[in-house]
Amino acid sequence: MAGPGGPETAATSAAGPLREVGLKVTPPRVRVLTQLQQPPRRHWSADELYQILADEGETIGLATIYRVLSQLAQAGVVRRSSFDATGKAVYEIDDGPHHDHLVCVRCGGVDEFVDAAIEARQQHIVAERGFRLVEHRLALYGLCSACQPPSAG
Amino acid sequence: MAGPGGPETAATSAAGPLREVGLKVTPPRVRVLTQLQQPPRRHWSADELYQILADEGETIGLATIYRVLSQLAQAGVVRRSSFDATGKAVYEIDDGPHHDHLVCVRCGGVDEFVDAAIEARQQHIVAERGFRLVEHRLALYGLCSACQPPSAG
DNA sequence: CCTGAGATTGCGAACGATTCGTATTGCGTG
DNA sequence: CACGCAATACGAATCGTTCGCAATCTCAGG
Repeated sequence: MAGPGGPETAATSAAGPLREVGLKVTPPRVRVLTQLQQPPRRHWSADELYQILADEGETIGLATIYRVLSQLAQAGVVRRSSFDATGKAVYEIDDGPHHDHLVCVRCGGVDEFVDAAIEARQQHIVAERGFRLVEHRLALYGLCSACQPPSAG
Repeated sequence: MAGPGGPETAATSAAGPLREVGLKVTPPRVRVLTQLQQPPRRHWSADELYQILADEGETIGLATIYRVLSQLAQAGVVRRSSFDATGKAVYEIDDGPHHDHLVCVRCGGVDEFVDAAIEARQQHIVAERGFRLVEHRLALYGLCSACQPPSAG
């Protein structure tokens, strides 16, 4: 059931998506994508990926990471966001439905949510103005439950 | 009705808000704020402000513009946004109620809207998760009515 | 399996936006 | 009107990201 010819490894599960979007299967692309697929799924900055992949022994250029992420984003395999606080962009695997973000301004943690009502209102708003929606970006910034000051008496 | 003591000029209308938030009334601050108040109210990048204010004859440093904008943002007088496409931040006067943005990905135009239903859903979402909302940022990206291709027939 | 053409990589330099450091200048008080 | 501290202008520095180019690799074809 794992497909013809052999077992499915982390690397081959990265090769599939690459071929599907018409990108050659090269080591940097496989390594970046594999890292992004690795649970727990989270947001990675280019620099974090650079650090962690460099530690694996094989060399990889930071510029290459940016190039690969850019191509994957273009192909719809990953999603790029920029939670403004740090000034750096972060990337995550983009499968499943669209979701928005909840960012803790203190610990930097990022949570996700999906809200049909908000999506619907957005459609309504753009329709009202003859706007054609391409994408949207909603981020809620605040303090996550762990970072809130204990309730004062 | 213009207040005691004299006529209200563009400059004095900038001085008021500055004093109110505890900032000294200095030429750079007055000039930046005056420019932002000037109709038509729009979004300005630090660089645009630098260009336009430099043309007025008086010198002004770009670093000063950044500092002033930063202080005004901190004080709640202006609002900073970063419609990711260009990578540069833009600023606008922040009076009146909160609003979100509608950005045209083709012409770069920015429109604004307020939607009570979306704000309410956001409150609901954060409440559900024990999150304390500090601010939010919602931008809808697409094609404005002027930039849409004529409907193919 | 070997070969060639064109895509891809790694490296360091270049880039643009923003911030920092510092001597100088200006605002606002007494 | 004089003084003290804050604010300014200027250029250098920083940070994330992109560019230019020679070397390397992927994959189609034989």
